[in-house]
Amino acid sequence: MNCGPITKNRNATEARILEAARRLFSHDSYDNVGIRDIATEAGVDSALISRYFGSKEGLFLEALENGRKHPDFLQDGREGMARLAADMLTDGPQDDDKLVDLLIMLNSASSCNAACAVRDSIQTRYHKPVADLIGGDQSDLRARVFGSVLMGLAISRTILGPYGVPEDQAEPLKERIRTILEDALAPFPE
Amino acid sequence: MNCGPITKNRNATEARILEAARRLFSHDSYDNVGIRDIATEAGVDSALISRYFGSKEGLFLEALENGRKHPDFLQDGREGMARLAADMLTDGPQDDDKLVDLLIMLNSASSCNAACAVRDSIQTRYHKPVADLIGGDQSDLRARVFGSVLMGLAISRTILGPYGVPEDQAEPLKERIRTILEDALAPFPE
DNA sequence: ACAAAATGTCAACAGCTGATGACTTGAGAA
DNA sequence: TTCTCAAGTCATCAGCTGTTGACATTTTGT
Repeated sequence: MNCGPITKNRNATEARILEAARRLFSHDSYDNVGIRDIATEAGVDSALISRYFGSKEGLFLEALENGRKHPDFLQDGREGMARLAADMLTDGPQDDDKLVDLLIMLNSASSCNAACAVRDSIQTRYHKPVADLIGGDQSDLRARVFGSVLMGLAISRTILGPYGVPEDQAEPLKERIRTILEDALAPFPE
Repeated sequence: MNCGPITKNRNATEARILEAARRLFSHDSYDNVGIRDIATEAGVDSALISRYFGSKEGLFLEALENGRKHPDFLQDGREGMARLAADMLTDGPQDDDKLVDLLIMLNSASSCNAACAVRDSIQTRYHKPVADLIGGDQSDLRARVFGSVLMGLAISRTILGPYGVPEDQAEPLKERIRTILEDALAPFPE
């Protein structure tokens, strides 16, 4: 049981709030997550949020930027991209750490209060790195198609739950997703 | 200027409200669209919404079910599917009628109040008809992958705006999307 | 040990939300 | 015309939201 901070430490408290915010924002939309919800989750007084982060929107922005600098599926370079992404989408728990950033963006993409920040974040944190990595003609467009497909599959998993595929038969599905993602990344034909 | 109904006619008024609701819900999330917004858009007193549809949620459900019975990209059967869907995603205005239903679902997918209805609607209105049409082994799974990809591309267009591709160079992009969608639909290899 | 500054708590605020009961207006039947 | 009931209006409700000022408590510096 978290019953308030053990010691008065602003940094630790802010970290707790940020962590709680990321957890809640990745499960529900900006509008549906209240300041009091976050405060309760963090075991903290709700007034601290406005105080430390200026406003709810300020907290959301920080929560958004506090994620990984680059998406996890980029860690193996161009080669492993599609494979890692496909694995992320099929394996692992539904609230996988690796998907948290993506889920935060997806949940609040339609909230006009948070939409601008989300737009920017998608561009700079997902599309841009992918475009840089693949390079070549129209890399921006190809990266966007890749990102869109990834998002669609991720949101489907969030809304509808995991694919009802027994674990030992997951390979064809993974292969399918890999193929689709590779298609999205491939250079345009001349 | 619409200043209230011309004549007292419940059916016409309900239709107006429904139309306004669909317009607003396709542009913003369930939580961000207020009863008063819808009433203003419809040129109607806000009390009528709760009266006629029971509640805001009731109206949302009716708005969701009031769309096309089958998605437009199914009208040419199995052959034209990927092509029609690709066209929808690249051509036309951003708030195309054909995408309204999909946008309503996407915008409110993360709103826990509306999520259940949205889930059902996606299943029965999108995945099911596609699965029936393609048939074969694991048609449900393949239809879901298809639908997820479609959603991702649609939501990307909504959030980030149209692809910045001059109209006379849109063909490679369309071809790319068509390929991806066909991949999603293809039978699994034995 | 004392003062000062930082940290956390509490209660209250104005603004908005969806909903509802009581009212007025209008259309259609007798 | 007159009566009746549906259709539409209005004011108001309770509940929730994010935010803030005043207070209490702990830590830190001297």
